[in-house]
Amino acid sequence: MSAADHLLAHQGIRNTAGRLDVLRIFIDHGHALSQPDLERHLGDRYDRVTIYRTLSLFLEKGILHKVLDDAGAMKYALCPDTCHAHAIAHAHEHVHFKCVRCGNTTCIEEIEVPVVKLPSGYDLQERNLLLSGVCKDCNA
Amino acid sequence: MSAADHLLAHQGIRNTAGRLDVLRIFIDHGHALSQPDLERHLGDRYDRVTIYRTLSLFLEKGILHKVLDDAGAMKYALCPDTCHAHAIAHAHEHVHFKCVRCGNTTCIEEIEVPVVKLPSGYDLQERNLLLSGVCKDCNA
DNA sequence: CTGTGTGCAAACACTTTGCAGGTGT
DNA sequence: ACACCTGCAAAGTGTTTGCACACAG
Repeated sequence: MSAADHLLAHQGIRNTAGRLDVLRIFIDHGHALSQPDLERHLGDRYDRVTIYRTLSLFLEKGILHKVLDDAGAMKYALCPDTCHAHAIAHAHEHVHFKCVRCGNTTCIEEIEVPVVKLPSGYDLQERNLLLSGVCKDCNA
Repeated sequence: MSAADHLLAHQGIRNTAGRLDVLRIFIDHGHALSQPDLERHLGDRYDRVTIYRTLSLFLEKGILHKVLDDAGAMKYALCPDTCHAHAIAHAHEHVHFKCVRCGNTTCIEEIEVPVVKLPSGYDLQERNLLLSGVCKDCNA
């Protein structure tokens, strides 16, 4: 039983070919992907709608989290292991880096979102830091 | 000559009714707006496309900056005065706060985006901090 | 007058919903 | 067997492009 199968079983999610394929693509790629990205990788093996539904399910189950992007489509990324423990807030403490050259957005696990102090009256729930520039790979 | 007229003239932008109206809406509202938001405020006085083109122009001229949002449409907000000086990088050092109750996103000028240190190999260009929770107005 | 803005029509891209039939457990 | 997943069709929403006419400077 692969890591992907196990992850699904562990969340009480039915094991189907499409879900495994989507999950594997996220595992193989280290960066955030949109539904159109997945469709490109999967060819026409699955319907567009199925991929959307799979993404929603994974989001709900805490397997993926939303990644902000300044261009068109919503992106998603795998939650690192450290996230699974606190599934409710897990999406929110990542630092993301968007490369202006290759366009990929990756989670930077080496650094944490700095603590900020809001003016009084605000009630803080999530923090999301998006950095951009040129990534390690494109600089090499 | 109003503040809005002046702002346009100062950027060498032709003064048209549509541009003034869009600019005034941004001035009146203190929060980020999407094209559909503007269309709602303007009724059908202007074509959808004109609004899009106006937004692009203002973005290019440094009058507006993009605001990330985790739901569908791209939002834009006025750059505060402190931005105009360094037009190239101006979009990037804002802290934004999205209220989960009213849905509005505002620039928080009281605090700055914390300095972060990236792992080596990365070249940092922009920093974008998006906070969410309940805003001052909704807490009142 | 001339370069630029605007409206209209159309296309494109992303996402959601409803329903009938197929599949995992 | 039953609940749930999938594909298909269609529609909804956000955004872009091309072209002809109108307007600001």
